[in-house]
Amino acid sequence: MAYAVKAMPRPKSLTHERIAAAALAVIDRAGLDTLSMRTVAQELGIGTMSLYRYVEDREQLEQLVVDLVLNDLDPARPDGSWTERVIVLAERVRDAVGAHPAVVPLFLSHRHRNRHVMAWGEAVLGTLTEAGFADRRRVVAFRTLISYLVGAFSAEQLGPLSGPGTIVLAELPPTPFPLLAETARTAREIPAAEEFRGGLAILLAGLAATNPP
Amino acid sequence: MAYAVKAMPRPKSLTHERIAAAALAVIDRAGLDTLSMRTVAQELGIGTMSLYRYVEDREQLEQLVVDLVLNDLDPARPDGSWTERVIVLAERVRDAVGAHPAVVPLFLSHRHRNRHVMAWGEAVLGTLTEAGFADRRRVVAFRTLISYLVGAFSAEQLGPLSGPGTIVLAELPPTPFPLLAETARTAREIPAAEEFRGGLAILLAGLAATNPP
DNA sequence: CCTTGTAGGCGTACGGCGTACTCCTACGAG
DNA sequence: CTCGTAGGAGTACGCCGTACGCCTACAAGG
Repeated sequence: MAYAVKAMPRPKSLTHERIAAAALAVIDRAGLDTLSMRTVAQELGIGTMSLYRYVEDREQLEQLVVDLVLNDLDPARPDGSWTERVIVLAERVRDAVGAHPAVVPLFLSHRHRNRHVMAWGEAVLGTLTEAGFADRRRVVAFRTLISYLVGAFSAEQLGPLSGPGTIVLAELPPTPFPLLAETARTAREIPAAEEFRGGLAILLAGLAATNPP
Repeated sequence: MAYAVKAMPRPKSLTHERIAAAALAVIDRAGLDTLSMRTVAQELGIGTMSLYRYVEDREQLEQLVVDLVLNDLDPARPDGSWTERVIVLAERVRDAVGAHPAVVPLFLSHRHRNRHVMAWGEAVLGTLTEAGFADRRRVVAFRTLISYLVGAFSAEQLGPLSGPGTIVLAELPPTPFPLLAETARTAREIPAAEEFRGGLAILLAGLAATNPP
């Protein structure tokens, strides 16, 4: 204890949280592709290599950003029917991630080994269990939900119907793909949140339909 | 015509297809993160900058790879009930992409403006239309399917239950997340193809349940 | 108060990347 | 045979992540 103090000639001047906040500031200001060890160090007013006193590598820096964003994930247990609870849980993730859209790619690759996400997953599995899902059927139900969420997030980020790709598809001529063209046009009128809820409703209807009594 | 020939002092020695094949060879041999203009040029036996005679930039090179992989997407119209047809169409994409798992990230970001994917989407939309889906409900149904597919592909690629992340999760202790631990263990026994079909079945059950008569 | 060991901070440098620019040259057309 | 064109290649620039080594501010022990 006294030894630990003795072995600290100069106290640390930065915390992981402060570093993550700086990285998030860079991302929110100039986009994910401007994130680099150099830009974050500059944001903190320190030399590039000084960052490595606090962070193993870029990988860990990204993890810190994801952790920070997911701090806003509401951990309270929702109530209502099991389907209502799954909906609430799903929308909480969407809300947390949606607050910083540019970090979606980081979220997708770093979401594992984040304790908030794990607690969230445990809550989802608990809800499914109470609904009567078990064993393989529960695994498939859970993983299907995750797949939908992951796909919905990346679609909102860089999908063909929202984001830069939308413009291309929404203006394509009726031939040779009339349904695709019409779909792209109609899709522009649907708010992302509504579409997300719609897909979730379909999925939950499917889960309910395949749920044994 | 004669002018076009006149204006070609040296004939092109490479085709887009040959370039894409070289890039795919690099990816399949050493992984996606070894793909670079330099490695592809080396694979072709030409100088790095010579590649730019055939390709606008790295972006287009990646597009060519995706195009090549998706050439194996079966274009035939499937038959059976509408749910059976959607299943066949979904598994065709999975088969085409699954033949080169390392290109999944490229597929996710370059799938738009690929004509095979567009034709595939038109076929899916046609099937949904015949099943009675129209307007906004058809858009949501379509997009939900896409989201599930995209999510399933990336999950299979770098998900927590398959790939390197699996090991971490599958060996986590029962506390404090017992359901998560059990799910990870069970998930390892389920073949990816079976899980994919299971999720698809859930989704289609949901679509059928929400489909108006 | 002064010495001393430790750890924070930083500058340099290396090997990678994508690609702009410029030069050389092989070749088909006349 | 000449000539214009376009293919091919080398060099170089500004990025990136990060290994390495130096300098120095500081808290503890005397």
